[in-house]
Amino acid sequence: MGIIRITKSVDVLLNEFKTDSMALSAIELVRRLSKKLNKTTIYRVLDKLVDEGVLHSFNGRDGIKWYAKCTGCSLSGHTDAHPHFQCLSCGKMDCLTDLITIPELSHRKIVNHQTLIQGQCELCIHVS
Amino acid sequence: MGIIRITKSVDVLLNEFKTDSMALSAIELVRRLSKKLNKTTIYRVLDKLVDEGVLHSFNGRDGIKWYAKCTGCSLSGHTDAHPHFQCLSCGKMDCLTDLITIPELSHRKIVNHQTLIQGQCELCIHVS
DNA sequence: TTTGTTAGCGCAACTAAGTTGCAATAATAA
DNA sequence: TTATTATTGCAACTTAGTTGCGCTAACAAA
Repeated sequence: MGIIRITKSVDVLLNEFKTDSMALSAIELVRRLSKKLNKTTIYRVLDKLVDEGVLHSFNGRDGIKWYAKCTGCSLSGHTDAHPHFQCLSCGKMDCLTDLITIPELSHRKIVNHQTLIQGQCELCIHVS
Repeated sequence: MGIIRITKSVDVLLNEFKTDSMALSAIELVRRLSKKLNKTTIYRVLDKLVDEGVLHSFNGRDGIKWYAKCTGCSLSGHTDAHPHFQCLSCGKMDCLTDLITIPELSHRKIVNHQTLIQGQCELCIHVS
């Protein structure tokens, strides 16, 4: 489908991703924007932004949906070859620039892969 | 906690993992065993088997919980360093023996990581 | 600028995975 | 055999995400 009309909703959502490059969960966005946008709208616009190649999405532990700005993605497909890192103390989720090397699998065709690393972020290491 | 009593439920559930080494989702187990065991019991026993180091669990896309027999796990902790492979055609989920190499992250402490690879399994490649 | 078309929105109701509280049951110890 | 209490089943709940539908507001065309 893609984005046909530039609406307030698209604008509000994109604005949340403007500040920095860390990932945001759908839940967090619903919470933050509950005064401005309906839950349904948020999910729908996020999906569209993924289709458009503006955001990429991935699943955290427990299957919660996360979204982050794309850097190397396009309409034709997302290059989600980079792992994501979540801090177990503060909950922050980051895209890592390092690439994960997936072993060649004999007799299997790889279509996509995703890696989630959990631990302590720089800030939270120093606090503890 | 761990397993204190050897009950019918534990027996029934372990039996499902006896046949082969592929992973099973909680949902699939609830479906298969609905006549024999209550949904709540299934989730509770699975949790315990994970605590015991008998099974390890991980999340599929959409956050669905999957369980598989442990080979190198212990009570003290699961070595979930192996990736899981899910066939997009037949839905089968396998533990891979290959290990994933996670890059050293400066200023971050890694506690755990999980990798899910999706694609076509050997059988489904030949069918298509 | 006005008007018609229809993509996009909000609302309410739903779905599905997993959890919780509690009373009844059954493994195990005494 | 009996008492203790871990475990089970049930029903009700929670939470993330989805669906259907009528209304609203972008945008195109006049």
